[in-house]
Amino acid sequence: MTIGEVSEKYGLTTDTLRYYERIGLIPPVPRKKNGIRDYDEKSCGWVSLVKCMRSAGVQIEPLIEYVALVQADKGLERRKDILLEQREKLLAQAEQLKTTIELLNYKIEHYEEIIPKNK
Amino acid sequence: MTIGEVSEKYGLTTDTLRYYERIGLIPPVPRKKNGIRDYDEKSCGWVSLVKCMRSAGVQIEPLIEYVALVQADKGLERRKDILLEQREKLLAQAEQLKTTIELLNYKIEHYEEIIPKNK
DNA sequence: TCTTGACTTAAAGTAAACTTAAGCTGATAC
DNA sequence: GTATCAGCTTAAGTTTACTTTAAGTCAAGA
Repeated sequence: MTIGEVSEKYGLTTDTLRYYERIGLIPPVPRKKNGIRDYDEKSCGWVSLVKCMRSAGVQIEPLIEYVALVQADKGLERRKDILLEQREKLLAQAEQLKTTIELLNYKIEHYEEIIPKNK
Repeated sequence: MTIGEVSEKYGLTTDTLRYYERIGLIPPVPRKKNGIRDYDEKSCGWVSLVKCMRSAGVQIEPLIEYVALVQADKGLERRKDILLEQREKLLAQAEQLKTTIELLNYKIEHYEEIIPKNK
């Protein structure tokens, strides 16, 4: 799979894919003889994982550490700790989101009451 | 209320409070004769609102527009639209969070199975 | 009176996460 | 065969949201 196809499939620009690989957020992608990236299933799996994490707001730094550990096939405990830590953050974020959505609901209701619904 | 007290109360630095006011995220705070900010209830209400929105990830730009409209006492429809738009974003974000948390749950479970629980 | 600490402004600096630019190569379309 | 298109790298630029710095004012305690 070319970088263009992967970009299409996961909704990340080719620039972002190369950037992720360069900083180690994704392990090195296999290349064809001419040096062009040829994404296999494993690489796609990484892209998919990182895309999911990033769109939830997980920071790049801990992900880089996690990916490096998996690559080196070590730090099982540490890997689990990283995941636990990130889950904690996301749970807190979900709480905050809930609070704010409720506030918005309340405010929007208020506007619905005071805006005359003609038309 | 001084800026220091407000900072304490809402967990925002004094720098951030001044920054928010400067860019119009919070309407001008009343001052004492000597120019020192003296937050009243209204100002505190704005701080509280902005703090809530920002910690859920609502962007500064739409908030600035909203605050300006409230200040000018106009744009009722537009104000409601801004709130609706932001709520949509937060709901989408909540969905993504849920997906990612589930992925993390799954992965963490996996680590719990393969890490020998000695100790 | 001196100094400490909280406050003021404007402007420059920082961090995270991309994004763009510059200057290439190599394969395909006309 | 030449143009165009996807891909390559390195390095510099951009955006968002603060943060820090510099240079000052002012009130209260030692």
